[in-house]
Amino acid sequence: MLSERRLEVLRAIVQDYVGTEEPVGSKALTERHNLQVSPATVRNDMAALEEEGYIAQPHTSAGRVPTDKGYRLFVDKLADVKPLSAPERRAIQNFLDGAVDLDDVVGRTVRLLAQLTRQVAVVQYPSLSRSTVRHVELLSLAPARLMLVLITDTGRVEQRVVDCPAPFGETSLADLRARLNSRIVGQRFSEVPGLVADLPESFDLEERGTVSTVLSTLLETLVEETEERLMIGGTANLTRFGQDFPLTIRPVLEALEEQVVLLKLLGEAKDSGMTVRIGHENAHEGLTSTSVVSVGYGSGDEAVAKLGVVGPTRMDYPGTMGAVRAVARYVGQILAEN
Amino acid sequence: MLSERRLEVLRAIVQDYVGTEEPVGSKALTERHNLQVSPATVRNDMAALEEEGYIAQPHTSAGRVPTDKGYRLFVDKLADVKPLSAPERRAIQNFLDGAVDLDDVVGRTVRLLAQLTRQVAVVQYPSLSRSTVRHVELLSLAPARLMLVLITDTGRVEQRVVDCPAPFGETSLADLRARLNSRIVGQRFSEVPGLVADLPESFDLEERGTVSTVLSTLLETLVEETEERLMIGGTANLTRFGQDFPLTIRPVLEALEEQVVLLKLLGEAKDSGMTVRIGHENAHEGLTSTSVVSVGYGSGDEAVAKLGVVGPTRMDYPGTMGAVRAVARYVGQILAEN
DNA sequence: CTTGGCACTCGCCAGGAAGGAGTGCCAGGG
DNA sequence: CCCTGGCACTCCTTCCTGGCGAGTGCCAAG
Repeated sequence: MLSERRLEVLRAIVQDYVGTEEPVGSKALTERHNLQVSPATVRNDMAALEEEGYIAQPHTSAGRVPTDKGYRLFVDKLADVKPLSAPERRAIQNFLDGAVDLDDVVGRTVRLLAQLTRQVAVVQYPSLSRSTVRHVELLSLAPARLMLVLITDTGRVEQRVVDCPAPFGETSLADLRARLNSRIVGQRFSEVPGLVADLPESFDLEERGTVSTVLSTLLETLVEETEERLMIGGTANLTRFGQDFPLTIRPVLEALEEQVVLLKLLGEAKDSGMTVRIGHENAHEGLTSTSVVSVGYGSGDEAVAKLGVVGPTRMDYPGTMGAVRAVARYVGQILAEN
Repeated sequence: MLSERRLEVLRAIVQDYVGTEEPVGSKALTERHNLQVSPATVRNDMAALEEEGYIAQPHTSAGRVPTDKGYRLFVDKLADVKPLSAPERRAIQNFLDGAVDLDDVVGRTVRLLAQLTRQVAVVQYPSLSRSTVRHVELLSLAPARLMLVLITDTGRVEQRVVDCPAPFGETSLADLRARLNSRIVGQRFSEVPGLVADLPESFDLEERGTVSTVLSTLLETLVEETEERLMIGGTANLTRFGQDFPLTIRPVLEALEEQVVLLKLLGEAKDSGMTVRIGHENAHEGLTSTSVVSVGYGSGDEAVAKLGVVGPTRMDYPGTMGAVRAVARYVGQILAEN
């Protein structure tokens, strides 16, 4: 176990390195933080910390830099989430209050997060699989062609074109629409399959094919996880990464473009509470020099989606975590008001 | 007027510079292109081209680099759009054919363009203002709260929540829905205002308020240009820009995040035919060292939106233009089939 | 366990020299 | 009149070198 002071030294190293982006040496440490001990002592502590793998030297005779393991310890034990200032909180609320629809909420959230953290922000759209049905609409486009529109309680709208095996009359359509809605409105998606399974039976034989097709399209839409969308923003902040650019920034941009990667990333995070994944803890290899701070948000007590930021492992964890948490909270409120 | 050979020299310079990213000298030119003249002659031609402002020297005793004006001449007079190879065309078609809905079409198009051109791709969603109404749906969320859903012929769906001044019954709602649809389905957006202006009159006094509110929300949705959405992709390709990174890449990333900027950019392009804006021809100052190649696309003969790529002024214009044109053509086909 | 001292390691930063690509100009030839 | 080869010149780039300084590890003493 590390002594109290050694932890203090680690904390100081992380803080300084995050601030200066330069390896930090023993002398500078004692000057900037009043550790009440001499540089020589700090050197011994540093040697011990290095031995344990919390810090490393880029090369002999350079200062120390925290390792992923060091950041991990820092985040777990040494850092307090830094709450936002009152003006910041007000600004968040004001900005989010101006949103007119779901796209707008998500868009504003992304911009907000990116601005507050000065990092890349990622916001997942409220997930279909955890929300409930507000309405299902069926429209006739052509005699044997329907459009299915699904509206969720989070305000999300999904539409699909359905090609029917046989023409389907307007009255049957109204009938189906009414029955569908009376059964599934207000229900969670996971319940829907059980609630509509017997619907085809109550229709004439020649209409059953169409009804079944519509239902399977509906269920497909509900299940389809690949349809989970997200929005990212603040990629310009990547340019503050370091100066050895192309190599650092490129894989990150590539990873960010792969929505699948990001969704997986967010999916791996805990459902409740904040998750911080540091460096190599991220499975994707383009993101091994980044950290991801994410948290679930939702309109009620339950999370319906996640949001977070992606930044260099050398980031201001307390501040970032504070911003992420605050934004998630306010977005949840906004969604609930709807 | 420049002699034929000098134009040829300019073309060679552009081609070489695009390939090597390095200033090109007279000797290398005569070797790589069989110009049938000596380096000394080329030097004279280069001096003339420089005099006219088509090329420039980064510094004395370096090779020449094309200026914006040089690229402009190249694009206007010297370059042929390079058609894609048959396999490439097949690949495009196959890839786009797999799309399931509008979002998917646009998403695939972006990825395709980014991959083909190895640059940043921008695709505007089919514009509301030029398309026609396929259906308007009205749903009752609460006694005095409606949801308005607008579906366009391009498959785009917009929804708005409408707060009514007074409760609005289900029968009135059905009535309004039916009348609205019978009047405006199939009409272009620009026609809609004139077609619905007298609708409130045919309703009871206490319902007129609601009807008017619904109508104005509808018209708002139709007009609202800020709602024009677009998708971008291939930002990772920015890392191939040069090596003086942060300064070059940053403003571009920032500009790309501002959808307004991009929409304006695309809006400035000609409605028909391909538009190439080179370097300082782009109004936005973050994009003065980039070129934008854009073209309209649409389901019929008329363009409903635009797409294009953003890349360094030093780009392969013939190839890029070929890819952009081809992709636009195929996307148009896909939309038309719908 | 802490501290000051001390030798040592290396990365970083001028400063200078060598190399080379490219130019401009000029005089001669078709 | 235009093209060509030759030549001197410019100036960027690269490499090397030496000095500087930050930082370390180790040691002996308190």
